[in-house]
Amino acid sequence: MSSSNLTKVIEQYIAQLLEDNEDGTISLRRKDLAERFGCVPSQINYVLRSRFAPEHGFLVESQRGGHGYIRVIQLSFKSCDEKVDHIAELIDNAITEQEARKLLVNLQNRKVLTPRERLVIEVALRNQEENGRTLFDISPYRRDLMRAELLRKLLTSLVLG
Amino acid sequence: MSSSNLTKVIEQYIAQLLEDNEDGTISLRRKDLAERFGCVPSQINYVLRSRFAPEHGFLVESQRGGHGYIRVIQLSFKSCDEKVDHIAELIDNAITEQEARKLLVNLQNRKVLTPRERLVIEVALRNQEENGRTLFDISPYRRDLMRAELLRKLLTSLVLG
DNA sequence: AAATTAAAGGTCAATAAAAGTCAACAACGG
DNA sequence: CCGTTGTTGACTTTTATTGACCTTTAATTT
Repeated sequence: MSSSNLTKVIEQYIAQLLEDNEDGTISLRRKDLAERFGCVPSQINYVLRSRFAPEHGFLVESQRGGHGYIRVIQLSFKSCDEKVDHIAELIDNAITEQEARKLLVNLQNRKVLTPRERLVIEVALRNQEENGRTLFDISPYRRDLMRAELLRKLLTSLVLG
Repeated sequence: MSSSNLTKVIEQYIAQLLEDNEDGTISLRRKDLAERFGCVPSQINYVLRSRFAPEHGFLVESQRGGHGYIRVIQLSFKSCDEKVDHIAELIDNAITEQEARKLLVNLQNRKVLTPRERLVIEVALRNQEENGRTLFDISPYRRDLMRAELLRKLLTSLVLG
C-alpha cells in the first residue's frame, strides 16, 4: 500500500526532527525508532542510506555497542533548488575533462566552491579517470558519462550542503 | 546510573584538563580518577586507548609503581609534511567503509577537514564503492584497497593544499 | 646490600548492549 | 512482465564495562 509507506513515514519523521532542531543535528537510537514504527531495526539503515545520503547533503555518524547512537547532520538549509537545477543543467549527460575543469574554475570564481573543495573534486575526478582508463579499460565516451555522473553527485551535495 | 556514559564523561574531563593546561600536557593518577568517577581503574585505560590514541592526535606515557603516573600529551604538527605523514599512517593499505567514516569524523573533529570537505569526500567514496560493486563486480577486499587509495589521494591533496 | 612489601599501573577475557551487513522476498510502477 | 524500491530477519562486528590476575617501581626492613 502506497498509503502506508514505512520508508516515507520514517523519512518524514527524521526530517521533522531535523527541522525542529535549530542546529540541524539529531541523535537517534536505532532500536527505539524501529520500535516506534513497528519495524525491524535494519529498516532504519535503509532509510538513512536511501534518504539521508551525502549526495543529498546529509552526514550520518554512528557508534555501535553500549551507548550507541546514530547522528544525522544536515549541513545547511539554504539549499535553493534553483541552484541545484542550474548545476544539473550545466552538466550534460556527458562531460569532458576540459569542460569539467572550466566549470570548476567558474564555480570557484563565483564562490560556490572554495579552492580546497575544488581541489578535492579534481582529485576525485582524476582518480576515476585513471581507474577507468587503466584498470577497467572504459571507452572515452563512457568515461565522459561517468565523469558527468560523479561531478553531478559531488556538486549537488555541496550546493545542498 | 548505568544510563550515563562513563567513557564519554571521563573523556570530556581529560579533554578539559588538556584545554586548561596551556602546554597540552597533563598528568593523572589512575586510581584517583577511577575513584572520582566511581569505576574500576582499568576503565581509565579503556578511555585512554579508545579516545587518546595517536590517531586522535595524542600520546600517552606512564610509569608504574610508587609515584606512578599517566601523562597525556596532545601533539601538534610543525610542518605540512608531518601532517601528511601522519595521515598516511592512518590509512592502511586497505580500509573498510566503517573505518573510513570513523577516520573522516575524527579528522573533522580535529579541524583538518571542514564538514563540507568531509561531505564531498564521502560522496566520492560512495560513488566509487557503488561503481565497483554494481558496474565492475569488484571483490570486497579489492574495494577496500581502492578505497584506501582514493582516500589517501583526497586527504593528502587537502593537507598539502 | 638484599629481600620484602606496598603502591602504583597494565592486560586480558567475559559479558552485555548497541549498530551494521547481506541476501531473500514482497510490492509497486511503468 | 520486468526492473526498481521497500521489508524482513538471521548473522556479524563494534563498543563499553567489570573484575581477576600480572608487572613494575619505590620505600622499608633485615
